[in-house]
Amino acid sequence: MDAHEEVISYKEKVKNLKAECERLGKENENLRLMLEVMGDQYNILLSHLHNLKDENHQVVAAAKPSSVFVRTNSNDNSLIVKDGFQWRKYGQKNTKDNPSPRAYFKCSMAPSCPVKKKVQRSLEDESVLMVTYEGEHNHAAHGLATDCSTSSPDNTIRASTATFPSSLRANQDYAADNNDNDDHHSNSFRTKIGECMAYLTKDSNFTAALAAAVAHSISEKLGPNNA
DNA sequence: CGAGTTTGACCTGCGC
DNA sequence: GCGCAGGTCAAACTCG
Repeated sequence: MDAHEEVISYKEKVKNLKAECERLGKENENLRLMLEVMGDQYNILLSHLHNLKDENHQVVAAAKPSSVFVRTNSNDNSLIVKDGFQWRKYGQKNTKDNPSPRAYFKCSMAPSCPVKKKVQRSLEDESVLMVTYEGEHNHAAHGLATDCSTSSPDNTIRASTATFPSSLRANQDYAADNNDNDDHHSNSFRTKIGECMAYLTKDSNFTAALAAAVAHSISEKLGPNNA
Protein backbone atom coordinates (compact mmCIF):
# COMPACT_ATOMS: atom_id res chain seq x y z
CA MET A 1 0.00 0.00 0.00
CA ASP A 2 1.54 3.35 -1.03
CA ALA A 3 1.26 6.62 0.91
CA HIS A 4 -1.69 7.84 -1.11
CA GLU A 5 -3.69 4.66 -0.49
CA GLU A 6 -2.79 4.85 3.19
CA VAL A 7 -4.15 8.40 3.45
CA ILE A 8 -7.37 7.30 1.76
CA SER A 9 -7.63 4.36 4.15
CA TYR A 10 -7.18 6.66 7.17
CA LYS A 11 -9.74 9.10 5.80
CA GLU A 12 -12.13 6.19 5.44
CA LYS A 13 -11.51 5.18 9.05
CA VAL A 14 -12.06 8.74 10.29
CA LYS A 15 -15.27 8.89 8.30
CA ASN A 16 -16.44 5.61 9.85
CA LEU A 17 -15.54 6.82 13.34
CA LYS A 18 -17.44 10.07 12.82
CA ALA A 19 -20.48 8.15 11.59
CA GLU A 20 -20.24 5.82 14.57
CA CYS A 21 -19.96 8.75 16.99
CA GLU A 22 -22.98 10.35 15.39
CA ARG A 23 -24.94 7.13 15.64
CA LEU A 24 -24.00 6.68 19.30
CA GLY A 25 -24.93 10.28 20.00
CA LYS A 26 -28.37 9.75 18.47
CA GLU A 27 -28.77 6.50 20.38
CA ASN A 28 -27.83 8.29 23.59
CA GLU A 29 -30.37 11.01 22.88
CA ASN A 30 -33.06 8.41 22.16
CA LEU A 31 -32.32 6.62 25.41
CA ARG A 32 -32.45 9.90 27.30
CA LEU A 33 -35.85 10.69 25.78
CA MET A 34 -37.09 7.18 26.58
CA LEU A 35 -35.99 7.65 30.18
CA GLU A 36 -37.87 10.93 30.39
CA VAL A 37 -41.01 9.41 28.88
CA MET A 38 -40.81 6.47 31.29
CA GLY A 39 -40.40 8.92 34.15
CA ASP A 40 -43.46 10.87 33.05
CA GLN A 41 -45.50 7.68 32.67
CA TYR A 42 -44.34 6.55 36.09
CA ASN A 43 -45.51 9.82 37.61
CA ILE A 44 -48.89 9.59 35.89
CA LEU A 45 -49.37 6.06 37.24
CA LEU A 46 -48.28 7.29 40.63
CA SER A 47 -50.87 10.06 40.70
CA HIS A 48 -53.53 7.49 39.72
CA LEU A 49 -52.36 5.34 42.61
CA HIS A 50 -52.62 8.31 44.98
CA ASN A 51 -56.12 9.01 43.75
CA LEU A 52 -57.12 5.40 44.36
CA LYS A 53 -55.58 5.50 47.82
CA ASP A 54 -57.43 8.72 48.64
CA GLU A 55 -60.66 7.14 47.49
CA ASN A 56 -60.09 4.16 49.74
CA HIS A 57 -59.11 6.44 52.67
CA GLN A 58 -55.92 4.49 53.15
CA VAL A 59 -53.52 5.79 55.75
CA VAL A 60 -49.89 5.79 54.69
CA ALA A 61 -47.52 5.42 57.59
CA ALA A 62 -44.94 8.17 57.98
CA ALA A 63 -42.03 5.78 58.26
CA LYS A 64 -43.12 3.64 55.33
CA PRO A 65 -40.26 1.53 53.95
CA SER A 66 -39.10 2.53 50.49
CA SER A 67 -38.57 0.01 47.71
CA VAL A 68 -36.10 0.30 44.87
CA PHE A 69 -35.76 -1.91 41.82
CA VAL A 70 -32.21 -2.53 40.65
CA ARG A 71 -31.39 -4.21 37.37
CA THR A 72 -28.48 -6.61 37.59
CA ASN A 73 -26.65 -8.92 35.28
CA SER A 74 -28.94 -11.93 34.77
CA ASN A 75 -26.09 -14.39 35.43
CA ASP A 76 -25.10 -12.56 38.61
CA ASN A 77 -26.90 -14.53 41.33
CA SER A 78 -25.56 -12.57 44.30
CA LEU A 79 -27.94 -10.35 46.25
CA ILE A 80 -25.45 -7.54 46.68
CA VAL A 81 -26.54 -4.02 45.78
CA LYS A 82 -23.99 -1.22 45.90
CA ASP A 83 -25.65 1.98 47.02
CA GLY A 84 -22.90 3.95 48.73
CA PHE A 85 -23.42 2.42 52.14
CA GLN A 86 -21.74 -0.53 53.82
CA TRP A 87 -24.05 -3.41 54.67
CA ARG A 88 -23.63 -6.45 56.85
CA LYS A 89 -25.72 -9.46 55.93
CA TYR A 90 -27.40 -10.97 58.97
CA GLY A 91 -29.79 -13.46 57.48
CA GLN A 92 -31.30 -15.11 54.47
CA LYS A 93 -34.65 -16.79 54.14
CA ASN A 94 -36.65 -18.55 51.48
CA THR A 95 -40.07 -17.00 51.20
CA LYS A 96 -43.34 -18.57 50.19
CA ASP A 97 -44.25 -16.25 47.35
CA ASN A 98 -40.85 -16.20 45.62
CA PRO A 99 -38.47 -19.10 44.83
CA SER A 100 -35.40 -16.88 45.17
CA PRO A 101 -34.16 -16.26 48.74
CA ARG A 102 -34.53 -12.93 50.53
CA ALA A 103 -31.36 -11.51 52.09
CA TYR A 104 -31.38 -9.27 55.16
CA PHE A 105 -28.78 -6.54 55.65
CA LYS A 106 -27.99 -4.01 58.39
CA CYS A 107 -26.04 -0.82 57.79
CA SER A 108 -22.55 -1.35 59.20
CA MET A 109 -21.13 2.11 58.49
CA ALA A 110 -22.17 3.32 61.94
CA PRO A 111 -22.77 0.99 64.90
CA SER A 112 -25.88 2.89 65.93
CA CYS A 113 -27.37 3.18 62.44
CA PRO A 114 -30.85 1.61 62.52
CA VAL A 115 -31.24 1.15 58.76
CA LYS A 116 -31.99 -2.28 57.40
CA LYS A 117 -32.60 -3.49 53.89
CA LYS A 118 -34.09 -6.57 52.32
CA VAL A 119 -32.98 -7.76 48.90
CA GLN A 120 -34.90 -10.25 46.81
CA ARG A 121 -34.99 -11.10 43.15
CA SER A 122 -38.12 -10.00 41.32
CA LEU A 123 -40.59 -12.76 40.54
CA GLU A 124 -41.32 -11.37 37.05
CA ASP A 125 -37.76 -10.58 35.99
CA GLU A 126 -34.88 -12.45 37.58
CA SER A 127 -32.41 -9.80 36.48
CA VAL A 128 -34.15 -7.27 38.72
CA LEU A 129 -33.52 -7.04 42.45
CA MET A 130 -36.14 -5.53 44.70
CA VAL A 131 -34.47 -3.67 47.55
CA THR A 132 -36.57 -2.54 50.51
CA TYR A 133 -35.01 0.04 52.82
CA GLU A 134 -36.29 0.53 56.37
CA GLY A 135 -35.36 3.46 58.59
CA GLU A 136 -33.10 6.43 58.00
CA HIS A 137 -29.31 6.63 58.13
CA ASN A 138 -27.95 8.73 61.02
CA HIS A 139 -24.68 9.33 59.15
CA ALA A 140 -23.51 10.35 55.68
CA ALA A 141 -22.93 7.95 52.82
CA HIS A 142 -19.43 7.66 51.46
CA GLY A 143 -17.71 7.01 48.14
CA LEU A 144 -20.52 6.63 45.63
CA ALA A 145 -17.98 6.89 42.83
CA THR A 146 -15.63 4.56 44.66
CA ASP A 147 -18.34 1.96 44.62
CA CYS A 148 -18.52 2.24 40.83
CA SER A 149 -14.81 1.75 40.54
CA THR A 150 -14.71 -1.21 42.88
CA SER A 151 -17.49 -3.05 41.16
CA SER A 152 -16.53 -6.03 39.10
CA PRO A 153 -16.77 -5.54 35.33
CA ASP A 154 -19.59 -8.01 34.90
CA ASN A 155 -21.96 -6.06 37.13
CA THR A 156 -21.65 -2.69 35.47
CA ILE A 157 -25.41 -2.51 35.01
CA ARG A 158 -26.00 -3.05 38.68
CA ALA A 159 -23.37 -0.59 39.78
CA SER A 160 -24.46 2.17 37.48
CA THR A 161 -28.06 1.71 38.47
CA ALA A 162 -27.51 1.36 42.16
CA THR A 163 -25.11 4.21 42.72
CA PHE A 164 -27.24 7.04 41.42
CA PRO A 165 -27.60 9.94 43.82
CA SER A 166 -29.98 9.13 46.63
CA SER A 167 -32.41 11.80 45.45
CA LEU A 168 -33.08 9.79 42.31
CA ARG A 169 -32.73 6.38 43.88
CA ALA A 170 -35.40 6.92 46.49
CA ASN A 171 -38.18 7.25 43.94
CA GLN A 172 -40.76 5.82 46.23
CA ASP A 173 -39.93 8.18 49.09
CA TYR A 174 -40.14 11.05 46.68
CA ALA A 175 -43.39 9.66 45.40
CA ALA A 176 -44.89 9.27 48.84
CA ASP A 177 -44.18 12.90 49.65
CA ASN A 178 -45.72 14.32 46.49
CA ASN A 179 -49.31 14.29 45.36
CA ASP A 180 -49.32 17.57 43.45
CA ASN A 181 -49.97 17.88 39.74
CA ASP A 182 -48.22 15.91 37.00
CA ASP A 183 -46.22 18.93 35.80
CA HIS A 184 -44.62 19.20 39.16
CA HIS A 185 -43.73 15.50 39.02
CA SER A 186 -42.28 15.77 35.52
CA ASN A 187 -40.22 18.85 36.32
CA SER A 188 -38.98 17.31 39.50
CA PHE A 189 -38.06 14.10 37.72
CA ARG A 190 -36.25 16.03 34.96
CA THR A 191 -34.31 17.89 37.61
CA LYS A 192 -33.32 14.57 39.09
CA ILE A 193 -32.27 13.25 35.67
CA GLY A 194 -30.14 16.37 35.32
CA GLU A 195 -28.60 15.79 38.73
CA CYS A 196 -27.91 12.22 37.80
CA MET A 197 -26.31 13.09 34.47
CA ALA A 198 -24.19 15.77 36.10
CA TYR A 199 -23.12 13.26 38.69
CA LEU A 200 -22.17 10.65 36.07
CA THR A 201 -20.29 13.08 33.83
CA LYS A 202 -18.28 14.27 36.84
CA ASP A 203 -17.37 10.70 37.66
CA SER A 204 -14.05 10.00 35.92
CA ASN A 205 -14.53 6.24 36.37
CA PHE A 206 -17.83 6.39 34.56
CA THR A 207 -16.50 8.51 31.68
CA ALA A 208 -13.45 6.25 31.37
CA ALA A 209 -15.68 3.17 31.27
CA LEU A 210 -17.94 4.84 28.73
CA ALA A 211 -14.96 5.79 26.55
CA ALA A 212 -13.64 2.23 26.78
CA ALA A 213 -17.04 0.83 25.80
CA VAL A 214 -17.30 3.20 22.81
CA ALA A 215 -13.74 2.36 21.71
CA HIS A 216 -14.50 -1.35 22.06
CA SER A 217 -17.69 -0.99 20.03
CA ILE A 218 -15.88 0.95 17.29
CA SER A 219 -12.94 -1.47 17.13
CA GLU A 220 -15.39 -4.37 16.80
CA LYS A 221 -17.07 -2.62 13.88
CA LEU A 222 -13.75 -1.96 12.15
CA GLY A 223 -12.55 -5.52 12.70
CA PRO A 224 -9.41 -6.95 14.40
CA ASN A 225 -6.98 -5.71 11.70
CA ASN A 226 -7.96 -2.09 12.26
CA ALA A 227 -7.89 -2.20 16.07
C1' DC B 1 -7.07 -12.13 63.61
C1' DG B 2 -10.89 -9.34 62.41
C1' DA B 3 -14.67 -8.58 59.41
C1' DG B 4 -18.10 -10.48 56.75
C1' DT B 5 -21.06 -14.55 55.26
C1' DT B 6 -23.70 -18.73 55.91
C1' DT B 7 -27.24 -21.23 57.92
C1' DG B 8 -29.96 -23.62 61.36
C1' DA B 9 -32.40 -22.33 65.46
C1' DC B 10 -35.26 -19.35 67.69
C1' DC B 11 -38.72 -15.54 68.26
C1' DT B 12 -42.90 -13.14 66.99
C1' DG B 13 -47.11 -11.96 64.75
C1' DC B 14 -51.08 -13.46 62.46
C1' DG B 15 -54.89 -16.27 60.73
C1' DC B 16 -57.65 -20.17 61.66
C1' DG C 1 -53.62 -23.22 71.02
C1' DC C 2 -51.52 -24.46 66.74
C1' DG C 3 -49.19 -23.96 62.53
C1' DC C 4 -47.11 -21.09 59.27
C1' DA C 5 -44.25 -17.47 57.52
C1' DG C 6 -41.25 -13.64 58.09
C1' DG C 7 -37.57 -11.69 60.71
C1' DT C 8 -33.50 -12.03 63.78
C1' DC C 9 -29.79 -14.24 66.35
C1' DA C 10 -25.52 -16.37 66.86
C1' DA C 11 -22.12 -20.03 66.21
C1' DA C 12 -19.39 -21.82 62.66
C1' DC C 13 -17.05 -20.85 58.77
C1' DT C 14 -14.43 -18.22 55.05
C1' DC C 15 -11.41 -14.89 53.36
C1' DG C 16 -7.95 -11.34 53.07
